[in-house]
Amino acid sequence: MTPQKIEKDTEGKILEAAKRVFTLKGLDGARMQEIADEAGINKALLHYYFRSKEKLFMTIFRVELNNFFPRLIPILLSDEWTYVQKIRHFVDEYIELFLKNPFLPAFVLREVNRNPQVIAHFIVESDIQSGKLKEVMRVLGKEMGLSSNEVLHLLITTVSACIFPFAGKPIIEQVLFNGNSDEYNQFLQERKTMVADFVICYLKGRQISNGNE
Amino acid sequence: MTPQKIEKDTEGKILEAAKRVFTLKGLDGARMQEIADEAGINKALLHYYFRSKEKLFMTIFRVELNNFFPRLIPILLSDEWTYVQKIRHFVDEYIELFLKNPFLPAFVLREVNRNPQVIAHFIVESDIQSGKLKEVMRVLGKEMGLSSNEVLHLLITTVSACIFPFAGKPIIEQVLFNGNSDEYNQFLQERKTMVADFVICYLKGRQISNGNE
DNA sequence: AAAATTATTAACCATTTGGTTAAAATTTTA
DNA sequence: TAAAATTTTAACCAAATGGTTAATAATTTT
Repeated sequence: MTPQKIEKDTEGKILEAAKRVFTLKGLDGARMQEIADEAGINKALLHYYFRSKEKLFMTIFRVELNNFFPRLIPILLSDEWTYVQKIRHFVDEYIELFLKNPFLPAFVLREVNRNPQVIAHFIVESDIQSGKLKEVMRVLGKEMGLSSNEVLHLLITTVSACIFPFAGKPIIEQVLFNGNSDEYNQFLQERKTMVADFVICYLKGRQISNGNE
Repeated sequence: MTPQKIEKDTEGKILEAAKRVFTLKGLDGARMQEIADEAGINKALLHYYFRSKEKLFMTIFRVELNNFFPRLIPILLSDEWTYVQKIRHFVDEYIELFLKNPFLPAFVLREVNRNPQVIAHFIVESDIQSGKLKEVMRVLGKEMGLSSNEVLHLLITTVSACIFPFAGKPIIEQVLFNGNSDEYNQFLQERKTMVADFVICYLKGRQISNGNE
């Protein structure tokens, strides 16, 4: 019962509005007044709760950066799955994340390039440990019969193949699909299996033909 | 003889300075005063030559967007090369371009997402014809034994694998190499052969094992 | 219910910023 | 070389913007 409309508290409304505006327009493009309007409150409240634009932005950015690095490492380290299953799970989860947060890639790339220093700070405070990554390279390398360095490149290629279709949406939609957003979305849907297939077929191709072209 | 220092004309100095500032900071982050300082001229001259910030920006953006879509289609359509050679050439040229213009990917992605409408306009005025792209899919599909749709995904994956390491430099450098930029540059150098190998091995893997995992 | 604390607002402020103007310097033309 | 044109500059302007303040409203505490 009592299905009353739940009034979000002011801080929550601000965070929600700030996320929308910042992810869409970036720190430089966002206006405090716009965030206030979007939240339906007075502009002074933004400063009352978050002191400054910079501080409010950092609050949002910290959360979004953590979303951008989801818990994918456990998947790659699991000993319950074959590497083929790991790849499928990894790509599945990552693309699903971006389907739910389509602006996340462009936002993170924009802000990380605007202020490259900031990422070092967030990396150490977050649970993104590049220590575990070394372990991932080792384990996967063993399973796939690749060197650590080859796994590194393969990982970047896989991540690239997941992220770029979202970060480059306006280009892809316009250049490849003449602005037809249905076709673009269709393309994204296919992406999960396509990317996983790529990686898996690559590994199969390597096992058989070694180096000769 | 006469190795006198060539004084660029004002318009050239402005364009050069505007390119540096805009590509690094974006339209929203750039300041007209900073561009003037960078060019070593009075701010009013920017308006004398280019009317407004927006107009100056568009002049730069038009050029950079064309750089971003280099003449790669002829490579893919050539009938002088096998598809393996085409892939190597394509990846080589594209990564070489970004090694020479490291900020190009981040800049284009940032601005294209800030104002997605603008790309439609530039696409039609430029020589980026998505008509030729259909032809590319068909030709490559035939050569590689793939459907047009599979070629599309393969193309995006290849382009992604070339672009993302540059667009995501701060992330990759920090997360994967603990901020060591020498290691990051080393990684970029290896990238040309790695990406091409990836695509080529994928195709070999497909030819042999069809579907079964 | 009075006092104290917290939340919210309208009005205001200082600075930044894109853009203008009118005069001066330079170059071109006649 | 004088006039006409183009180029360059310093000073200025209006709007936008992040931020503050002081008063008011709402809530919590005593």
